[in-house]
Amino acid sequence: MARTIDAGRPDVKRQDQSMESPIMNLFAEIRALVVAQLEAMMAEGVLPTGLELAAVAVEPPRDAAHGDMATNAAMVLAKPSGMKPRAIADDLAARLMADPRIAGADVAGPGFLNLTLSRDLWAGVVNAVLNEPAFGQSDMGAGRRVLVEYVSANPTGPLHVGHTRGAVFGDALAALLDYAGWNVTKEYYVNDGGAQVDVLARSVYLRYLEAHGQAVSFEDGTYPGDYLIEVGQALKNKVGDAYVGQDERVWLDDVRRFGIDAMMALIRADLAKLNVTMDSFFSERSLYGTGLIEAAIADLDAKGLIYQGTLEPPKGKLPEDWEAREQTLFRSTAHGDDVDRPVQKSDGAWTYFAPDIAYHYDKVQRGFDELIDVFGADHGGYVKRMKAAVSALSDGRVPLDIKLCNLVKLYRNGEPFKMSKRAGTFVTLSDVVEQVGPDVTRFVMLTRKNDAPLDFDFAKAVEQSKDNPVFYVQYANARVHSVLRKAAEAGIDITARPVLEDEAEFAVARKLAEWPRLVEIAARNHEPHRIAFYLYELASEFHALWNRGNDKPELRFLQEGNTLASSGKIALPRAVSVVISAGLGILGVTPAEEMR
RNA sequence: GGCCCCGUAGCUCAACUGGAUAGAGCGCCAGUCUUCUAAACUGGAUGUUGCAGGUUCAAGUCCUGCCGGGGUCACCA
Repeated sequence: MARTIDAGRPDVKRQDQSMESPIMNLFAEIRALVVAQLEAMMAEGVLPTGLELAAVAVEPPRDAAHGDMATNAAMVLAKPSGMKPRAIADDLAARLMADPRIAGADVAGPGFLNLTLSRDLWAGVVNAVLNEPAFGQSDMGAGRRVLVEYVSANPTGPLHVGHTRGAVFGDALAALLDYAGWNVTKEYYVNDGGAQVDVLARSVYLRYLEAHGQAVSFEDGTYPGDYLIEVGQALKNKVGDAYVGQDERVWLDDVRRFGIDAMMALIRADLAKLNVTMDSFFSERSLYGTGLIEAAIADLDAKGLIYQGTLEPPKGKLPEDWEAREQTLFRSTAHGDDVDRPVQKSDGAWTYFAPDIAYHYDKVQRGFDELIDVFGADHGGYVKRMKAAVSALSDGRVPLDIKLCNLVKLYRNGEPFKMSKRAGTFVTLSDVVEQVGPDVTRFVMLTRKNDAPLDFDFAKAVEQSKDNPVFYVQYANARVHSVLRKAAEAGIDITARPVLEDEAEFAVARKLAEWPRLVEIAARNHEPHRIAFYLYELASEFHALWNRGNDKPELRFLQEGNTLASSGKIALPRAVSVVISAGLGILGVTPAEEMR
């Protein structure tokens, strides 16, 4: 995947601004300064040599009154150095003060070192946002190859709301990792090999008979959904009456293929509505008869992890029809699972777990450095066994992170949204996207942590007020563009170096400076929701600044009759727009330039 | 019964590989529009972070045990 995040960055020439290098990640740079000073202290014998500095952090303080940044250096080094935190902090503070970027360094609390930065730096941050296309991006991923598998819904019908959350989450996570320097592949695993696609085939066959005028009923768990009517009709158009009255053995393979193709076309169309794109689709069926499952199991066998055995009955309530069976088992307990898992049934057929192992074996074989699976929360029980499988197959080299997306509860004006499963009708991805649009759907789905349940209210999602985070963020961006349009009319140079004076302006600039750091935190934790929360906070700072123009006209971005002052003021809102656009780009949301 | 997730203000939720006095929004009260869009902003009250221990200089965060909610649990995928 290419770096397709369009930050909406205006095409401007690089400002000629002395020899200073652009401020790409202020927190990383100040941390580097702190570390350098600590190393100097070690070299001079003030601190013992060989101290581990990994735990030294430079963070935004919880309370802005504490300064611009805080470091825990003195506290984490106190014990290993055998020194008092304040002694370290005092010495470190004096050294940091020698750097022109540091305007203040105060020891506080148990040994925190609060740093106040030179005011000039903030304009440099704004400048970097505007002129450095890579601002916010990170090389944290170092080009490592990561496979993000998501959606992976059974090809038996349209995607529903639950899938929608997984689709949005996976897509945003993939974009986030891409932005943070990983080499990302997005993949959909097509479960076209199990019994449920046979059920699909029989359901399609019923609709086919129906298209031939026969009365049919959907029993034995066949799918009654309307979406198969046209598939049955299409099958009729293709094969005429060739399968009418024929035994299943005659038509099953062909109808199954036909049904799966139709369902995957449906699913791809659903994903397209959400602007979700996959790099590849991996067929479960392609694992059968090709030796891939056998190869994966053989790999485990070679590691002594496959054996014939009988599982204990589950603890607690004993299923009534439980009976001991000897099966082929994977010794997943050797890699952290609670019990060993069957890979072959007693009749020798593969269990569903075997192709899953083979699929992940294939992922490892393809050379990915990291794997991420996005599942629904109802798959929580498979986490340990899949991790065990990947650990075994890769000899612990390839980490697998499994992100579980919790339920989506639908509401309309606070009232739960009923759906009837019995009638085969359920709220689909299409239903949601057609009502609120892809941008709103995506943003709302990302305003919760993946493992927390999500309430989705159709009415609130499209409400145009500050109560709606989607709108709130979009509106901030629209306000900036309103200013830019007016600036263009007034012939104002919008490429001048930023001039910051007011506290509210510095507050916005500080928030902008956090962006690269936030990207890394979100990427490291595989938590794209952090982007959404950050954008809300940035928009909030921006709206606050905007409204300060009410009380203090000199803070308005456009200064009546003073194009020079306007030029200096306008850089900050432009930078806000750049970061909002970049952030929304990661979430897959189009930044609106005006609200209607 | 086993395993996994969750439990934070009246409500919905944040909280950075463990950091300072746990933060937002909603709701409630009081203010701000001859304006670059008031679709916004400003100020005010709210906590035994489910309970009890433990580790640590420092715990909402890590460990143990309980309580409550959800998910899941032997040839189904």
